[in-house]
Amino acid sequence: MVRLSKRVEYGLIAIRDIASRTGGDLVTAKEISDRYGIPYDLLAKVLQRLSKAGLITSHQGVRGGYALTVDPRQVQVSAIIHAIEGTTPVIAQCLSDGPTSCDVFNVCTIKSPLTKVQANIERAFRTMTLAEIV
Amino acid sequence: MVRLSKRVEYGLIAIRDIASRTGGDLVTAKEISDRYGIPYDLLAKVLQRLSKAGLITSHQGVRGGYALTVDPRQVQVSAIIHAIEGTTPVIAQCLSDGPTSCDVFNVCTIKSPLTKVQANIERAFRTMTLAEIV
DNA sequence: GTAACTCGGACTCTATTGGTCGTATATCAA
DNA sequence: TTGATATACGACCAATAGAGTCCGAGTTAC
Repeated sequence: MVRLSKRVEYGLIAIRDIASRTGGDLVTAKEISDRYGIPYDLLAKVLQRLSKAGLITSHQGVRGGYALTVDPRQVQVSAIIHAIEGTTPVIAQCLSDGPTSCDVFNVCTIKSPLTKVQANIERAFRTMTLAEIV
Repeated sequence: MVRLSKRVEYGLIAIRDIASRTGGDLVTAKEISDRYGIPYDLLAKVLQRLSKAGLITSHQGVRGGYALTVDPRQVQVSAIIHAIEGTTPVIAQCLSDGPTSCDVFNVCTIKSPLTKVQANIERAFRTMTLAEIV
């Protein structure tokens, strides 16, 4: 299967919602959780990652919440995915770098063609900005 | 994560190998299994699906094996994936049709932008033919 | 008839993901 | 100062899917 994780789906929905607020007021995780029917705890964790990556800022305490810190036109969707997953998604194991990249696939013959598709997907996520999904 | 299954990886390697045989001689699952270090049983099952989809033909018995039945230039990679997985891969649950398509996502806001990326990926797999990966 | 193949279902094991829980910490307002 | 309301974060459980195995059955060439 080739599917984004729920975390990414939730994250995209959430950051889109945050970005859509015009005034500088904060949005709480609970608000977003209620509005879209997303499990609170899971969403909170996703928001923390987005915050850690600097895409949004968090404010603790009463009347706290999250706010966008960046220009939606400057934020690539790929950056959002990377912030949540920690890695850039690759469609085949043999395309990922690292020690377990191609263990059995030393005779892998499909690496080069798949690289094209991979580049295609990456470009799609990279050229799409947050502003476009609001 | 966004990753093709091992089945698809194995299937692409296998059908590429079968297609690369010039003469009309058959290739056995064991041969391919040995050559690329792919688990025999798993590979056999993948080949069965490719056979069922009509992309290759199977010949049972002694001196049996598999052979390509189609013109490599006419076979889209997307057709190979579909033959193996039974479905066309979609990057998000809300993009799939069927009963469980968008259960919680009746207020899903990212469907339309993701559709573009989805189309992009599909096009990449559809425009790439078996002939190009040989 | 037997060896060498494909066929196909059932099964286990393991990793990943989705989701939950509990607790700590920060902030504001009464 | 106290309590309500937030985020922060690690540990944990459950469901699912994926990878891989096993085994019996059917087919064909010799």
